Amino acid sequence: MRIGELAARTGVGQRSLRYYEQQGLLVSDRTPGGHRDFPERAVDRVIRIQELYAAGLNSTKIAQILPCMRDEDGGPSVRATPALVAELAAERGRIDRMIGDLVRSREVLDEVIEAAAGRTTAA
Amino acid sequence: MRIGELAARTGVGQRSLRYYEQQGLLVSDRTPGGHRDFPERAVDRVIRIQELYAAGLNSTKIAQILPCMRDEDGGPSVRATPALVAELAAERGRIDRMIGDLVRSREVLDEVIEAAAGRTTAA
DNA sequence: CTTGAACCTGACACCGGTGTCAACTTCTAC
DNA sequence: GTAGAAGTTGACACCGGTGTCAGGTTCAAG
Repeated sequence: MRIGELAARTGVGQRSLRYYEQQGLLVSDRTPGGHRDFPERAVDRVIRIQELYAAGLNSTKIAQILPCMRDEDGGPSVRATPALVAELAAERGRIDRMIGDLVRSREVLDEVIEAAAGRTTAA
Repeated sequence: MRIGELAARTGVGQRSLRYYEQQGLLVSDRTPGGHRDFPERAVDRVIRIQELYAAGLNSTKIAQILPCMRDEDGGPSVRATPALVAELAAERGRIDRMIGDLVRSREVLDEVIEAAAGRTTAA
């Protein structure tokens, strides 16, 4: 599919998609004229990329991880090296801590919302 | 306490603490000579600020929220306006989605780690 | 006093994903 | 073949919290 469709279907800007490709996160064929032609599976992949970005990983690390994931095809095409595994374990810890932060922050918000709720109308 | 101590006790850089103050997130007395003198409770407050930052809120929103929280003193000093509550509810939704992303990303990492674990040593 | 540590303000830069403008090319459908 | 939509590359800028350097002042201890 063309970049416009991919952008529409994933909700990600074309600029970002080109950037992903440039970073090696995404691969595309090209038409004779040079237009990108993405495979169907790119849709899922873009969503994964976004999730990993949201989890605070940078494009370098994502590029290392992606080939080690099992595609919808089957098993992973590349095996993670021990060094990479160590880094991923560290990332995992970071993600855990981040989830903790988020949960606490959500509680804070709830508290503020709740405190306002009971009294906004009343005196 | 002085900024150096606050930095040491919270693990946050002095630069950031000054920035927080500048953004109205933190208040300090000043010595006759102009040095900052933070109250004891600043420690907890800085930690809260960091959590909210980690949750993706910017300093403007944090500045709005902080006075609506109950301090360790007692009740909140300011009540959230309905408009602010609406914004906070939106933030809350964003946080929920982010937690979802994080959990999925963590699963991805686990999957990669696991896939590598069983075979790193073996053929 | 004097001296060294600690603090002050201000400024510059970074990161890194994303928006956007520009100038040009390709595709599609008539 | 031709017009208009859609795509291409390249460059510039932003955000916003944080690191850091510079030049000067204050604090605390001797």
